Amino acid sequence: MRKTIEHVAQLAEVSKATVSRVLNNSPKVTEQTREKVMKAIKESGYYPSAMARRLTTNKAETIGLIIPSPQDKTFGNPFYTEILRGFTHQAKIEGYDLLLFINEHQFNYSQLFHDRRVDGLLLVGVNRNDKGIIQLSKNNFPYMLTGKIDYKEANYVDAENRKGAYQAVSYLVNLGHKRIGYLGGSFDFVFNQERFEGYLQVLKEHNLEYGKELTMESINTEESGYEAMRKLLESSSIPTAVFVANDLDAIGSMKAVKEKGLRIPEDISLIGFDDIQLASYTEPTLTTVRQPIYEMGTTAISLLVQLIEGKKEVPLKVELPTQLIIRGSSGGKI
Amino acid sequence: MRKTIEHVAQLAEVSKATVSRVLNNSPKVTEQTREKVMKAIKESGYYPSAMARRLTTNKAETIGLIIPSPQDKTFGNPFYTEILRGFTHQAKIEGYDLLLFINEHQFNYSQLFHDRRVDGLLLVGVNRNDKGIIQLSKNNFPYMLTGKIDYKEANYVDAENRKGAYQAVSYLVNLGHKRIGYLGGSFDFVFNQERFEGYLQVLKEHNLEYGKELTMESINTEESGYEAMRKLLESSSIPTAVFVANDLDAIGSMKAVKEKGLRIPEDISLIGFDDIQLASYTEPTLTTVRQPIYEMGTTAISLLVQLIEGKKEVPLKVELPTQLIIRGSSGGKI
DNA sequence: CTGTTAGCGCCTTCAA
DNA sequence: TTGAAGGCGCTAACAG
Repeated sequence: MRKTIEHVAQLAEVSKATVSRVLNNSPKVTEQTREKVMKAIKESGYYPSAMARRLTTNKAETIGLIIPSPQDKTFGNPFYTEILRGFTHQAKIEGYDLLLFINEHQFNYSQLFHDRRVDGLLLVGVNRNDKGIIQLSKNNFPYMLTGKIDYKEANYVDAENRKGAYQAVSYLVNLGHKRIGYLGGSFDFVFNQERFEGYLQVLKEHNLEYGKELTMESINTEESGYEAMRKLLESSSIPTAVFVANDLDAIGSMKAVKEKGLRIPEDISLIGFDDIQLASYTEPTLTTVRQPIYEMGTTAISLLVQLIEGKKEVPLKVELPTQLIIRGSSGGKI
Repeated sequence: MRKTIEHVAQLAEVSKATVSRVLNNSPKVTEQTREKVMKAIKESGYYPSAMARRLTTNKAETIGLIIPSPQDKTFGNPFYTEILRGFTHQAKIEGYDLLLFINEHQFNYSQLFHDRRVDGLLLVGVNRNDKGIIQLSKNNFPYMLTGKIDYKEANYVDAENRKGAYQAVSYLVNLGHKRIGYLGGSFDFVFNQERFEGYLQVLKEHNLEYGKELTMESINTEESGYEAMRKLLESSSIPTAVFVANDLDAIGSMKAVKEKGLRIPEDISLIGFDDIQLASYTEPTLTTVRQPIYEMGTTAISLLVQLIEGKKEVPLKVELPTQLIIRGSSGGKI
């Protein structure tokens, strides 16, 4: 038979209420009785039942994690594994479980709240025009996105994408580059658009050339980065530097550049975005804009918990600073 | 205020017990009262409280999913995203939630059972000499592994790795190949060893040469496959076919072969293992041994649930058949 | 076939 | 500071 709070109470010769107080670190317990109870807990091998606690407190102590269907390549991306580490780490600290859901087609987020299985939702890789989020907001369900979407009232944690891109491209300009290309992901995600806008802003401020010939789309995989860069290099006058808006594409790009017989950074400078682990191991190492991915994960959880516990008000929008990491793939234009 | 079963009972003019019976599809309810109750449920917008149900039935309706720390590259592997799809799909069908845990260093699996947060554990990518599993078995906690380990009493779902490798290499032999190389992952995982053994068995049965010069280790990434194949091709007499024990390494290998100026399959035949999506998109397409990854996922959940509900006895060992998928990377030795 | 009753194990007033 | 009692929302006997 399973031990209950009753057994501990008897063993310690106190009431159930007192045991409960000890369990929940209530201040109004004598140090003496606390020790007595703790001893009884140890001896009996008692663990409080999560379900009973959850029923009485009307809290699920649980966050639903919604990830995009892995059919999209997205989930294999190092970004997701890293932010996941942040999620699990912080969730444990905050005392919340993480429930895993795959965001299949036509998935109705709200239903998860109805039977109180989750206190809040953490949504990863949501499409920018997802309508489900609006319902969450309207119903006042606590939720948090990792990444901005079009809906203005949405809660999210993101990186300062525009600023990061601006900084990276400014750095290239300061190195003397005049013809700077852009290679990045689909505008289906806001962060891609913002990075592009940051890039564009620098070029405009410096009256540098921009346009279709300098721009190429890819999908955040080494393969696609390779292909996109190949196309970019077919141009009659190729750029002397390219800002690649994510590291996987950048790493794929490197291969294409080398294959073409061009040197990095002597002939072409390359800057990525993300600072995934791999970026330190390429040849040459990749200059990139670091997003604090792990911190975005912990921050998202921590803010969501505050939302759940009523300590913050919606809308909750947070952008974490990026940092330019200068490595070997970028250099001056002679 | 939140609706309870009481409200529905009053609305439908029946007792709580009857509502409960309808909710749980009990056969002993008149079709008439069932409809009456269903109507009341609809009207009231009632959803039963998961926590209350779980407390009464003493079931968490929850499976703990333990994944290796993503610091290992493993989690970025398509294998994991695919098996995850199987997990979530089947868990939903069986009515279980999936709780996500990262297998950090020194993680004590058993503790998750103590407070009854999970009914069982699903462990992915467990090291072959993990001692924690023995504790689970000894304590009679329901659990399931994806992949065999050294502990003989362990429950697991795996693919027929040895047989799959045997079949692949036999096929190469039948094509006329006499010098067949092996490239694969660390024996830290049993499946790698089994695949190697399947390979070796064929060579021995046909009195073909084998040994260090024909064997190379890698770590299941394109990068490492590329590097490993480069080394293999430095040999004075290179193989005419190589069995690469996983697709990512195989795809990396292809690049190395092409770079060396050799043709696939004219100069070297290549066979992979896994049949990840990418295998259909390489140039040439990759002949490979398909593991039923998705089915391994659904099977693991379904067996675990049967273990939880006492419908199966331990030890529970299941190996799912593989299938040789012949594509463009393999051909006859002239 | 339906209703009544008694918990599941915990937390939380309210008294003492 | 501690204890007694009630209730969270549901299911599971047991009657009827």
